[in-house]
Amino acid sequence: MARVREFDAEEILDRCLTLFWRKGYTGVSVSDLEETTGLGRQSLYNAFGNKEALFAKVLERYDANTELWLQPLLADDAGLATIRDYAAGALAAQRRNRCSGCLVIKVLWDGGLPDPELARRAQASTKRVRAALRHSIERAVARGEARPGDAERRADLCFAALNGLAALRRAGVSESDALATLDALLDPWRT
Amino acid sequence: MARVREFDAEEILDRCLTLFWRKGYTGVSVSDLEETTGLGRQSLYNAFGNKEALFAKVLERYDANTELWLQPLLADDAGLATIRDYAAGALAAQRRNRCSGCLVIKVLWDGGLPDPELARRAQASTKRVRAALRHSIERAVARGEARPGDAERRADLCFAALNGLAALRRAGVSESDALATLDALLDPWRT
DNA sequence: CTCTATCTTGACCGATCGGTCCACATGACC
DNA sequence: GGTCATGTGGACCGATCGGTCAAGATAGAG
Repeated sequence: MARVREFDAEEILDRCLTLFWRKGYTGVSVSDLEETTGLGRQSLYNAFGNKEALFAKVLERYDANTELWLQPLLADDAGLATIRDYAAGALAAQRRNRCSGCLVIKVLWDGGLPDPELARRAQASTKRVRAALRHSIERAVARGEARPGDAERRADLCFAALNGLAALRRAGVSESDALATLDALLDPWRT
Repeated sequence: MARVREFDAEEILDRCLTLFWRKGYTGVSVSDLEETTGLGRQSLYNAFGNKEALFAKVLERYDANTELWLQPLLADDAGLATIRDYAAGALAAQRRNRCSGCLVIKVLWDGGLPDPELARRAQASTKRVRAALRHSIERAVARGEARPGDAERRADLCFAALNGLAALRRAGVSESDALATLDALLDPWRT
């Protein structure tokens, strides 16, 4: 019936994702979003509602991406090496996007989320990561790659360390040193 | 010569410290500072200069506090238990102040610091913590409490895990579970 | 006491925030 | 080709940002 939209919503969301990842929810202004997307303000509001709704879409997309990254950890042949690969991939992606740490943890930390439902979804997202780490550890133990031990505690420790690697990076530690630091966690578990 | 100041600068800085710790540098407005200190705007500007200079003073104070917290880690009888106590104290302080994680890491993550010199000082602050952790680990090894191993890597891993504990807390994990997670790191090092 | 340097209060500044309104461009449908 | 719902661009909104200015209040020096 009417004029057709001139941009690809998926690509726009990707650009916004990178920006939110880098600067957090409150750290990104609508003007910033206009600039990185090349869209006018009204186009953004027509397509996504408002800043909060746009961020909700972005969070959905981030979750979907995470789900993909998590796949190897959920496979039957997952193990400690899979966890290391996951960490290496995450560090590399953060370098590429010039951001550090997990978007979800960052917005949880900032606490600037307007909708408590978004915060709830963010918490659920971290639970999935921890569960995937746990699965990999359990598989490693079952296969005899790792010593027996409390898999849930180890998974949470992995999660903490992974997020801490981002803190190390911000503190000035190189990417390869950060990865070696994670090895210091995983190696003692090996049989 | 003239009218005397009606407030205690140290106490004001403490209040500001708590607020910045909870919400970060950019997350705190000058109006927020007026509210929590009970001071007028001009009084704040007379006493501290501007928001950035005030934050620099706050950061100094935070560093001094950290130095105190670090003392046990730098003692000769320091060891893995000292690290655990340090973590327990940090988690408790964060609960008391209703904030999570390290102020320095948070402002480094936000990246909103106007002065690069402040960012440099923040990085230096993290280095002191990592050095103190390293000293405790080295003492633990020397005393035979812990197995030999690369102390610097272990210290950085400790640092990462400690910061990760804050991420766990935000993800909904209880304080005691977070502490138990740290035990999962330290226990395997014990002889 | 007066003088005067400082503290305090509240109004005010331009810039930016997220969000809205409106005029105009566009293109699928009849 | 005319119609009209939708997309686009730019001006504009009140609120808030960090910061400043100009008075009034206050107390030590003389």
